[in-house]
Amino acid sequence: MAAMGRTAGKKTRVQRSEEVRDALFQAAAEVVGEYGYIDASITRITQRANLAQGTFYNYFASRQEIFDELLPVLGAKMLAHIRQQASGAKTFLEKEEQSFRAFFSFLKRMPYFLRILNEAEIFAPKAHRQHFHNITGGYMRFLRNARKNGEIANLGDEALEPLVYMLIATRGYLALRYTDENGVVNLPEEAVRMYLQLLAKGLLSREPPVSAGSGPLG
Amino acid sequence: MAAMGRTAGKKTRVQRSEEVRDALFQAAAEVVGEYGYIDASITRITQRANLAQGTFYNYFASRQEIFDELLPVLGAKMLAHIRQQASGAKTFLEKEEQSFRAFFSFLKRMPYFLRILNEAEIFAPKAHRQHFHNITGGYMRFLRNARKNGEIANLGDEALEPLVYMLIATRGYLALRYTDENGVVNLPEEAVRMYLQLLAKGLLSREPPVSAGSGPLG
DNA sequence: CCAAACAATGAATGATGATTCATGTTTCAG
DNA sequence: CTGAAACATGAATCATCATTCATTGTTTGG
Repeated sequence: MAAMGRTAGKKTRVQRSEEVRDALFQAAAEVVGEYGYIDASITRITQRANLAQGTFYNYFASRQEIFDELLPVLGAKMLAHIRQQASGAKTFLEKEEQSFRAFFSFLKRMPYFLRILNEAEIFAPKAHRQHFHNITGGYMRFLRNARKNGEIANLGDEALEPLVYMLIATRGYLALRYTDENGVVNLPEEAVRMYLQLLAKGLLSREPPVSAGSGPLG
Repeated sequence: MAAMGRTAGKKTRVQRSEEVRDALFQAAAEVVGEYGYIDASITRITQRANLAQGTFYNYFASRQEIFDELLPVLGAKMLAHIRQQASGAKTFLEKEEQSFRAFFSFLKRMPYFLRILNEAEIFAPKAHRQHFHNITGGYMRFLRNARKNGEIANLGDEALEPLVYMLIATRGYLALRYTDENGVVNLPEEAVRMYLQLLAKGLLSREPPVSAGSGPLG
């Protein structure tokens, strides 16, 4: 093992630092997902990360600080996942369906996300507002686009906004209702159909579409 | 003021007891509505009720106990209000609209209810599950009835369930979004219209209705 | 190889707030 | 009227963590 400096087995200090920080972040996400923010104590988080209590404060100024970081980081992953999954769809309804399904497939991957998201409204309100703003913004663009293309009824923005709220509320709530005690989502196909039917009959215009744009949240 | 025994000015012990208990309950509701369960300390609650800390424990075994009582009691009031308001409606859509509006008019009366309801999912989960069960149960009956009368599309129960979740989610979420920082709801008429349009186009059948039943939650 | 600099550790600190309790007061049955 | 039971009170207790800190170990640039 000749002169390896720092290229091989050993890790540089900053690499290790990043790893430790990530470990703390991941541990926090899991612990919050399992026990909720209230019972996500520093003790639990550091134990799960195999670190001492004090180490936490080498990476985060306070417990609240890591709480505030959870949703932004994981929310961005969620958006990326949804965009990716829905990228192939052409029509409004296809995009909507694929985004809808992607939300639930994301929850399968990250079972702890739903609780983090829901409780953030109370325990990380600023982060929650920001996340919500991102989501609704993307959705509004998507709907305006579909409207422009004549794919959906020609509603004013004042009507689009509550609609967006309804659709987002629906996702979150269905996820909650169809998640079992172990945190596993299992959305029945009937629920997807019902959702799409409501949209199709309630929103779709009969005019021929003009062109395709991006998906919701896209 | 001759021989009044206990009929006039003075109050009997049990009367006083009830009053004190009610004062604590009311104070707790207000404090939770204003500050949330987390910051609803015994100190705050008893101060608002003009009582000493210790008095609290003459009426409730623990802080959690009063938390667990909040939603059942207020939830029952909400249901009563909604039923009362929607009692005059005849058709499915009328009932739905009046119940929908009644939910929001209830929030105007009891601004603290929304926060109690929402946070209960975290801080009084059992009570929240029970409340939710009441609500969905009533709603399901309402929809089955409308289906039986041919007022809405002939959907199976497996489709009705997610639909109920969607409608309930919608109410809660819209309330949240259209409540200002002072806790005052202000639902734009556009939102009501959008909600009803989605139902009307998405659900209503074109068959003639057969007869009328009870409203949602009724 | 060496001395800063940096990081890990877990015991000690400190604040908070629910709950208990000893004491004084009020009610009421007999 | 009277003593026991019920109630009110708020100071004291107690448990629970987040956060700090003194110590020890590790990395790094020279």
